[in-house]
Amino acid sequence: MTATAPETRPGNEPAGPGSQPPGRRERKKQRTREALVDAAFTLFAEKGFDATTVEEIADAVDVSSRTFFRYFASKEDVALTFQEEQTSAVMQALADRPPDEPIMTALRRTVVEIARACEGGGLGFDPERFECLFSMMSDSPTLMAGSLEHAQKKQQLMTEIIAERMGLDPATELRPHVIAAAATCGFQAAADAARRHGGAFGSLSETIDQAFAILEEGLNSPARPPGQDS
Amino acid sequence: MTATAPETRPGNEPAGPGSQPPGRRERKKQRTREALVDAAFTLFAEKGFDATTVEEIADAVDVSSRTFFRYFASKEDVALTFQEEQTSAVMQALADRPPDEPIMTALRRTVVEIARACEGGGLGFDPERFECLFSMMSDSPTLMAGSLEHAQKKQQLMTEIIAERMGLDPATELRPHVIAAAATCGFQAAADAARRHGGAFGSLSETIDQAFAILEEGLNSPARPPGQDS
DNA sequence: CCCAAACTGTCATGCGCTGACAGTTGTCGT
DNA sequence: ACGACAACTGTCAGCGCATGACAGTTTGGG
Repeated sequence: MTATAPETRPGNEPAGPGSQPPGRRERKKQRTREALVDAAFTLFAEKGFDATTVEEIADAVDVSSRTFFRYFASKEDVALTFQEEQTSAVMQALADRPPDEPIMTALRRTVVEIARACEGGGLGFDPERFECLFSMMSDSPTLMAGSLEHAQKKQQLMTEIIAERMGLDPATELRPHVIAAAATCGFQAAADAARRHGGAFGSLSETIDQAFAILEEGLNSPARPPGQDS
Repeated sequence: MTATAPETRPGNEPAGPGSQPPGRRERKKQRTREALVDAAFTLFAEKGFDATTVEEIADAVDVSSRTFFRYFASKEDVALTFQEEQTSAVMQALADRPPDEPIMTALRRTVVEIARACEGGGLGFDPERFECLFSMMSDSPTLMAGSLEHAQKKQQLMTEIIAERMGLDPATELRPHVIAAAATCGFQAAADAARRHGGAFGSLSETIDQAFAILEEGLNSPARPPGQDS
C-alpha cells in the first residue's frame, strides 16, 4: 500500500540528497503532505478511522480530495505512513547490527529498540501518534487488514536481508523465510496480547522482548505450567 | 470479515441440527449461496478477483447485487469462504488430537493434515478452488489483506484453544499467544516461500512441515550454512 | 386459506478511488 | 523580465463497493 505509485505522486522522490530541498515547490509539497498526515491523525483520534472521510481530511488542509489521492494511494495509506517509518527504521537498525551476532538476537534487539523509541518518543517518533494508530487498529478491520498486508510486504524484504546476512539463498533455503516470519510474529503476538489484555505483560516493548525470548528458547520447552519441571 | 452479520443474513443460522434442512426455503437459500460461490470462483478464475464485479457474480446467478450482499458481507467474503472452511477444519482437527501430545507436534500434524487435504481433495475440499484462491492472493492486495485479517482473527481463537490445552491463562501468560502466532507464521512463511519460489520446497504441505520443523528445533540452532560449524 | 415472517428487487445514497481536462504556480533559460 | 515548460491543483464525471428503506413476492404454519 504505502508508496505505491500508479500515478505520479508529488510528495516523495528526489528532494535533494540531504539537507535543503532546493526548490520552493518541494517545500510546499512537503508541507502539504505533512499537513495532511497531521489533519488525518487529528480527525482519526477524534472520530475514529472509519468515520473520518477523505473529504474531511482534505477540507481541513483546504485542498480538494482529488489532491489527497495525489499524495496518498488510499485513506489507509495516511495512517500507515507511521508504520512505514517504523518498519524502515527496523530495517535500518538491523543493518547496523554487528554481523557476528546470532540472527535472532539481532532481530530481537532491533525490534525492541524501535518499539521503545515509538513508545518513548526516541528518534523521530511521536508516541501519541503511535498510540493513536495502535488503538485505531482495534476497531477498524479495514485498517487492521491494511496494516497486516503492509507488514507482510515488509516481511518479504526482511527475508532477503536475513538470508544475505546468513549467507543463504532464499530461493532454496526455507530458514530465512521462517525466521522473518517469526520476527513479525513475535511482534504481532505481543501486540495482540497487549490489545486484548491491557498492559498485563508490561509495556509493548517489554512484551515483545518476552515473546522473542519464548521463540528463541524453543516452543516446546516448558510443556507444562511453570513452577516445577520434569 | 467472514460471517460478520450487521444485517440478518439468510444463508446460515439454524438449518436444523444435522441432516435434512426441514424447509424448502432453507434448501433454496443454500442453493443460492452455493451458486454464488460457484459463479464467483468461476469468474475469479477467468478474469481475476479485482476485475470481477459483484454485479457480474449476481447476474450469473440471476439475482440482484443487493441480494449478493445479503449472503456475503463483502466481495472478499465469498472468496474467503474457502479459507473459513480450512481454518474451521484446523480448529476441529486440533481438538481431536490426543491431549498428551506436545502442543507443537499437535499443531504441526493438524495443519499439515488439513493442507494435504486441500491439495489432494481430501475431506470436502476442492483442490481447484484452493489453487485458485492461492494464486489470486498474489495479484490482489485487497484479497491478501482480507485473508491476513481473517487469519489473524482465527489466531485469537486459536490462542484460547491452545491456552486451555496447556492449562494456562491467556490473560497472564504470553506463551499461548506466541505459539498461536508461530502456527499461523509457519503457514504464512511456507505460503510466501511457495508463492515466490515456485515449488522449490516441494508441495505446500511439505513446505509447511519443514517450516514447523525449523520452528520446533529453535531458530538459532544452525547459525551458519550447514556443512561445517564453529 | 390467510397471516406473518422471510426473502428479494428496486431505488436512492454515501464513500473510496480514478481518468480527463483545464487552470494555476513554480522553475529555468535567455 | 519574460516566456516556455513542467509540475501541481481543482473541477467534473464516473465506476464499484456497500448499506438503508420500502414495496412486492414466496413460504411455512395455524
